[in-house]
Amino acid sequence: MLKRERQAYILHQVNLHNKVLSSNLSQEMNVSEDTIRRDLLELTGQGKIIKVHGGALSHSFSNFYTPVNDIYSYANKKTIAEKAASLIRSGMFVLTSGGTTIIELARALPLDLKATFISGSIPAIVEYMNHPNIEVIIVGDKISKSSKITVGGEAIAKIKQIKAELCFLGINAIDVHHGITDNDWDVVQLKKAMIESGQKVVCLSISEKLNSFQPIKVCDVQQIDTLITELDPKDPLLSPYIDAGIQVL
Amino acid sequence: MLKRERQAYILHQVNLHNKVLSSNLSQEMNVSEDTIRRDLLELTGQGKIIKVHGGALSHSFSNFYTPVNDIYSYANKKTIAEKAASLIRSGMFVLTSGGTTIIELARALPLDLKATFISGSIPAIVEYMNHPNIEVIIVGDKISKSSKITVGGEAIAKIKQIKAELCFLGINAIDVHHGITDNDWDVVQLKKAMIESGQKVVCLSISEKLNSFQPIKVCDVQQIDTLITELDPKDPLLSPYIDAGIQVL
DNA sequence: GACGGTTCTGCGCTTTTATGCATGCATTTT
DNA sequence: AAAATGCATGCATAAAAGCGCAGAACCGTC
Repeated sequence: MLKRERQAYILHQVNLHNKVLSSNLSQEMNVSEDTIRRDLLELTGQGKIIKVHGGALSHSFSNFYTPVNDIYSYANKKTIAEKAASLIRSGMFVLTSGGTTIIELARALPLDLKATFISGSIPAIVEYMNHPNIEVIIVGDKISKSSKITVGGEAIAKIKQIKAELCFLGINAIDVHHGITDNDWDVVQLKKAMIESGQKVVCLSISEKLNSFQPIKVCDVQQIDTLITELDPKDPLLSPYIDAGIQVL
Repeated sequence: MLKRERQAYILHQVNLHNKVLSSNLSQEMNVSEDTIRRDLLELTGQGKIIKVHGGALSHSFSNFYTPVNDIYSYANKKTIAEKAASLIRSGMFVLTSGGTTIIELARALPLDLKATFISGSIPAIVEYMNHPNIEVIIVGDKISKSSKITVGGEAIAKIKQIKAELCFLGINAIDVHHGITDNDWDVVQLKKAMIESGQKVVCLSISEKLNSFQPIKVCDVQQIDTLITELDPKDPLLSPYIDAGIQVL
């Protein structure tokens, strides 16, 4: 049995039953538990499953269980959110992706800001709803539980109909050579559509995601207009991006 | 049973019943009470529950700030939710409206239920998302902040494309003569569409809303199939509805 | 086909984790 | 005062994870 074959089978089982046991899989496929563990590790690295002691769980299952809020990166995201919020002018149409940074942005919006926000991210929508002056439009379709965002053809088609003035993208990995990359195929499709629909594309990323990459490509760095991190724009880490023609805040 | 799995189950139980007993859980899952106590300790550390002598409580319940002003009607909604949940079979497509009763329904769904839920209600969607086996489809459009539900032509058009097996409607007022009535124009339009799209229409209502009416009409009582209240179906308050040909649970 | 390099897999080892049990303590009930 | 209940602690054990390594399989090149 080939490695890919095995991993596909594991993924199938996880999605079907929401949980798998290493011991079980090892027996079924007649390989050592070590191999299974390595497979699970790889799949976890790709964000497809959640590995736990003794096996793995589907993403949706362990969703019950929100990861501990990392105070350190929280403060950074707050900084990013404030920089991003300053770009929004009254009356604008703003398209936003999902991700925790975007949620922080939603919380950082000034109370008197009147604008229209379009998104498929449920947590972001919940935040926008709590804002007194913001109009909220949600993009409908099936919801991906792992990313808590609407994905699929309907959602993409809907986004393509829009021409927003600003598009905020929370990103998972960025690198001057590889561009923006991610690990969820559906989410990548959505982000691609969003980039097309935004007159100005702004990427939000904490600095630890700089110069890293993931399996699936979203776009080249040339396609983004602005990059916001928690760092000072003069930070040497950011100079390659400035050289690539990106405005850095 | 994996540790995470157990903890997910505990969380679900806590959210459902607002309290759990260690002894109880230990029996249900066939592990020692020690293990349960350690689980509760961990979950408390994550702020998911509140551990007390002998078990744990849901965070929301013991939270003074959330107005549990009427525990009475809360318990009633719970009863309704459980009756409603029993109607759902595996594999069904279920369309639901908004409203607090519907949210209770979402929380009362058995963990092993596999079904597809379609809704425009953000709070309901958030609940569905936390369920491991449910597929969630959100109807997109502009969000009405007062009702936290998507309203507008897009949403209505989308719902009309669907033919769901079950349609659950949280209602504001019902009366044998006036039918179902409501007070929000947009929401009424949506509910009308939902009734059209449901093969079987089930109304959820606490008894105090029986025999009352509001300015805008949704539909006649003839258009609904089932009415669920917290009362016993034999209650005299319900007999007019039974006489009108409605199944009462 | 022979070859060096890479990837994949299984084995033996140690370390970590998860669980249950025994003990002692504090609080409540009888 | 005695009994019962729940909790914290330490300890024992089994299962799982991590690590390094060696053989096997695979790959492109010559």
